[in-house]
This record gives sequence, C-alpha cells and structure tokens, in this order.
Amino acid sequence: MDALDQRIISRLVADARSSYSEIGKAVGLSAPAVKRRVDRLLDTGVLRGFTAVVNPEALGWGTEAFVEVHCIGNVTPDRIRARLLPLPEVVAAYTVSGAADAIVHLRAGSIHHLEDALERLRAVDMIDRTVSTVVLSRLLDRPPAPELS
Amino acid sequence: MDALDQRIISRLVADARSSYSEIGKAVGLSAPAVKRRVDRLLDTGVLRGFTAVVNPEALGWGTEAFVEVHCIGNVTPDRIRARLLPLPEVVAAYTVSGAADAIVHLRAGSIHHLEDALERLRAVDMIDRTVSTVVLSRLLDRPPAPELS
DNA sequence: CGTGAAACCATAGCATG
DNA sequence: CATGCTATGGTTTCACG
Repeated sequence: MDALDQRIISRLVADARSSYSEIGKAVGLSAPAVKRRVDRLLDTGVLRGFTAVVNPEALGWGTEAFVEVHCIGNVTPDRIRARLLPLPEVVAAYTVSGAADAIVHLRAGSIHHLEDALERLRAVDMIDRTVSTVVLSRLLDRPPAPELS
Repeated sequence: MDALDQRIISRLVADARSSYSEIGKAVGLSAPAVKRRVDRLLDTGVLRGFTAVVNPEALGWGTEAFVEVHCIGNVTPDRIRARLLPLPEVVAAYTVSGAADAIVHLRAGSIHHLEDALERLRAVDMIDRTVSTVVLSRLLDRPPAPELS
C-alpha cells in the first residue's frame, strides 16, 4: 500500500470502468503493472470490488430512514445481523455506542413501503423498541477520501 | 427502464468491471445493445457512475459515527451542505424529520481523528448542538436491491 | 517492473424488423 | 425505436526477460 496504490484506488473510485492503461498513464505505470497492483489490492481486501452507483430515486427507492434499534437483553451482533439480512430494505446496519443497540439504514420505494419495512423490522423477535428518523433530503453522499488521515 | 435494464443494473452493481458481452450473455442481448442501454441509463441519471468499493479499515478509516445535528433557527439544506462539504470526514449527510435538523455520517482514522472531526463540525456557526453515536461494528453494508419496489 | 503477443473488448456505422 | 452484425482500434492478460 504505497502512494501509487492510493492513486490507483482514487482513480478506480472515481471511475471503476477506466482501463488499466488509462490509469497507468495517469500514475506512471504500464497497464500490466496496474493490473497486478489492483489484483493484489483485491486479494488483500483493500479493494472489495467494483460497483455501479445507482440513483435510488430513479429506481423508485427514494425513501430512506435511519432506525435506532433497542434489543431485549444482550444480543450478539451476529444474531442481529442474521435477522436483518432477510429484509431487502436494510441497506446498512451498525452496532453503536449509547442507548441504542444498533442503527439500521432503510431504503424503500415510498412512505408506505417504508412503513411496511419498519413493521417487518419491528416484528424481529429480539427487537424491543425502535426510533425512526425519516430522511427528507440527501445533502451529501461521497466516497471517503483515500488519502491519509 | 424495463426488466432488461434492471438485470443489467444488477450485473453492474455486482461487478462494475464486467464486460458488455459478459452482461449480454447473462441477459440475452448482444454487447452493443447492452452498451447502448448502459449509455442511456447513464444519460438519464439512473446510473450515476461506477466506483471501487474500498475497505475503510484497510485504508485506515475504520472509525465511524452518526451525528445528529441541531441547528440554530431555520437553515436551508443548501447552507448546511455548503458547510459540510469542506469537512473530508463527512461521507454522507441528510436532512431528517424529527427533533434533529440533519444526520451526518462521519468516517475517520481513529477515535482521536473522529474527535477532531467532531470538533470542526461543531465549530460550524449555524450548528447549535450535536448528538454523536459512535459505530462499534458494521453489521451490514450492501447496495439496494434493484428489483421490485 | 516493462515488453510483446494473442485473445478479448469497446464502439461506431450500417442493415433489419 | 431497439436490435444484431461487422470492422477496427484499444484493452486485458499471459509468459518472459
């Protein structure tokens, strides 16, 4: 993980479909050298893969919410995870410090759909109580800067 | 936006670097037909682009928090956005319903770095008060399912 | 790491339904 | 309108030095 790797990652974050020779020209390497580095980054888990960024609104997934989840008793992260996986509206989930046990990021097609998803979320047995916060607008959404801390 | 487009999007979300002929084989189209559809999806904004998924921990961005932001008086989303943009630790931000005005998703390299970012966030003049929730572990992180609504 | 070769891909133009 | 074909130039992906 040197400076060259970081520049390669920056390029791929900006456009995952750019060619290795394009990246190579930008960072001063040959195309095979770039591929070798990318393969290594994938192998070591620094890069998890490449994905398309979809506009959720265009796909009819324009309604989001963050839900604080309070569980009954002490539950392991793995068990929470197992119960959240079957819900397709759950796009992300985290265990957190503070009063809540977890924060669940929901995405749905409409307020009605969101309500439905919330109902299914609340039906999960280990969940005691939820506090939902509906997203009104997305102010910002960007990849973390690959450069240092 | 028909079923074919959705299957193409699924494929690209799963791997943004797969070739048009590969996708074509999977969905039953020729490579040029797939490219034309992808170009159209990019044009119409359904697809916003292609990006590499980086492992934040591997890059030293393993510390996250969600911060409820309470502003002074009535502030427009655009003005909040303008103040958040210069903070590189802000990876996402939303205006929300409820008591808070916004939720800010922070990512930093360490607790210390997070504290520093929080301090800079709180220094934003229009911000009255913040409530931070530190992420302990990531349970789930996946793209929204393109199918149904 | 770079070079070179073979297979593969992107992409524009043209023809078909 | 969207599709499939075809041609050409660029790309990927080896093996080798």
